[in-house]
Amino acid sequence: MARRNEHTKGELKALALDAVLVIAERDGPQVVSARKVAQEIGYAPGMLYHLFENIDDLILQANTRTVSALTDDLVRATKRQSADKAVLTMALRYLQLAQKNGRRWQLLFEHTMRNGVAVPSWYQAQTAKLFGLVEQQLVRMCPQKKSVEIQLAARAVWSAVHGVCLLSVTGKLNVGGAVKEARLVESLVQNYLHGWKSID
Amino acid sequence: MARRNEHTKGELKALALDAVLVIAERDGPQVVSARKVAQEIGYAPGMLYHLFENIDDLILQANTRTVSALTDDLVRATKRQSADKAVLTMALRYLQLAQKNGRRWQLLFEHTMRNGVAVPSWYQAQTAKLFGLVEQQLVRMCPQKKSVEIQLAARAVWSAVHGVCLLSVTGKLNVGGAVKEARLVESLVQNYLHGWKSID
DNA sequence: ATCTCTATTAAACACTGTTCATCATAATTA
DNA sequence: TAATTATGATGAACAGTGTTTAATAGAGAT
Repeated sequence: MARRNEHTKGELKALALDAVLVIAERDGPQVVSARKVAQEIGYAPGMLYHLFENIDDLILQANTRTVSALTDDLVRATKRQSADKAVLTMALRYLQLAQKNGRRWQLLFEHTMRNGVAVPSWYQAQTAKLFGLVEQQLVRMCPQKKSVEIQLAARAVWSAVHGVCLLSVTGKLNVGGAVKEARLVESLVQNYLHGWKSID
Repeated sequence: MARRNEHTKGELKALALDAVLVIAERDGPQVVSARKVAQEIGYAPGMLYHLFENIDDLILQANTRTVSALTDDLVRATKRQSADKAVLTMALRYLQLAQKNGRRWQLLFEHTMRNGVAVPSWYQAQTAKLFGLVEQQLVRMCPQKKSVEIQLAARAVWSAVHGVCLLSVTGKLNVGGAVKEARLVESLVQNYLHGWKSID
């Protein structure tokens, strides 16, 4: 069989990306493989390599959807909030989403480049957008601060929140019993911002 | 060939763990595999399964060495330092080590359980030690704070630092150009602690 | 010298990611 | 309508993974 022409290249790509997320959520992130994705959409594995560079490219593009959905959600959720409140809302919502549909985020957090290749720049740009959202709020919060300080603080606070989310999703944080992750994030954001604002 | 009896079980385990770290540093973390490790120490792959449960167990035990070395280093480096200084020193040193011999830490940061199994408790205990070190300093810093608050703050600050180290080692932080990771960690620790101390 | 026991192996199984010659069939041309 | 071209899709193959297990080489005991 060949030359079915049932779908355009774009449709096929969308189908494959859907399949990645479906498999990750249904069977776990470890189950995602070229053969499994191909099977899920009713094609041969080789076909995927006409659409994607390799399996990393495929998974990275699927993860972009997850991050993109997050970005949209954060923008929506922080409309008409004060800057302080907005940063905390974003952080908590990041954690909440990560914990809610955990497997989809496991795919994001636990994925590593198969051949040690560097993460492509278009993917980094996506996460840069997240930093950007935080920067926006920090500018509103402290308009007098220099741009470089805003950038630094945004990266600091978001890396920190990311650290908590990551350890939470990968189950490496349950070491002392009754410490809720949400309280960690709250403490982190509030105390950091409190300190940051009072300096300089 | 069989029954060489050149090494005891303990010696063999040590050899294998050494080999994991050597391969990770020499050829990159992705190259670490059962066959490669076996070849490195001159044995058949199957032999490893008499010493370790599976490849995750092997790598986890190797990573324990890395973490253990870190713990010792942090204890040594913070002798006779004030509490404030000690926390910052630990954080910066964590980052420094992670960046210095990056591949060894890549093995730590980028490893994920092959079958989605939970991280074993003896491994979590190791990272709990790190939290413990921070807790010690926080107690010295604010003896009046409740134990649960100390625990929470220690987890928060260490998760945050971990987040920066992770994003740095995996190359996901170079999004805005001239922001040095060390300054991120500094800002994070100092501002968080400043805020934390001033509250309650 | 024989026997026992076991540390070690080689081979096999079921998976990966990836490439590529081949072919069926849609689209184009005659 | 018939022949031709172009290409979407395949299936088989290659090299690698983790893991299991029956077979065995050889050290130590008899």
